[in-house]
Amino acid sequence: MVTIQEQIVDPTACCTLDISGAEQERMVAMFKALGNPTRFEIMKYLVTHPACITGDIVEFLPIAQATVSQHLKVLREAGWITGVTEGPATCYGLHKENIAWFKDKVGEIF
Amino acid sequence: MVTIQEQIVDPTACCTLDISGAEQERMVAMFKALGNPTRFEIMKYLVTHPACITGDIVEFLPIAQATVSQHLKVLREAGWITGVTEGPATCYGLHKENIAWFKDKVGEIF
DNA sequence: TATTCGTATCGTAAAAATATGATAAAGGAA
DNA sequence: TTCCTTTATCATATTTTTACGATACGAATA
Repeated sequence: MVTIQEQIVDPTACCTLDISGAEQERMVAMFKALGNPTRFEIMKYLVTHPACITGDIVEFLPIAQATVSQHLKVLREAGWITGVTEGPATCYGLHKENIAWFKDKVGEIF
Repeated sequence: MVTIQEQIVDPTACCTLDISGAEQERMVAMFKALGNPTRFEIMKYLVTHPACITGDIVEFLPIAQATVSQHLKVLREAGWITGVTEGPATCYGLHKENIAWFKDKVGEIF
């Protein structure tokens, strides 16, 4: 019996991209956020500097504080990083669960 | 002996993001290209419709032909797809080698 | 309370992305 | 050759992104 759920899949295809709806939107948003050189650098910085504050990243990058803050917001909203208020500062770190989800999904659909 | 190549790596870190230079640029470009809902849909379409032409994708998507052509150009320049002239048309397909590279790299660095 | 520190947000300007209709160019058919 | 088909590119408008200085706000300090 053929149901609406079935799909004809090319056995020679190099990937399935079997994702849709909210998961696809989440995926696209994560792709978009990391598709920027500065934000990729911020992610790399967080690997070697876990639990750092905004000022550390501002020192590291050659751009204005306001711009760094904006990039951090984009990364946080896409789920790549976490930001926790610690007194007057904000402590940033990699969002392990979401990163693991992304890695797993890429492994699944590509 | 400590050399310039050595890096202090946090063993609890969830990823290494150990990539740089041209490979990092290539990675960011691929992220950027797929960080768009329409282009992601085009990629999904190509999975189920290997070796299709521009007109097929134009029929499938609710956007103008010129816009589809631009999106195809972005995907091609980022390395996600191939485009081969076949008579008056252009035959598009997934770029298997580059997709495999992307998948492998994501598995390595995340 | 007044001040300083750290950072997010506001207002704005410039650059890039997205979208469209019109056009051009190239291949095949009449 | 002339016409039709197909698609890329052009010119352009709109939206979004990126960047900055200025400002506001909360937390800690004097």
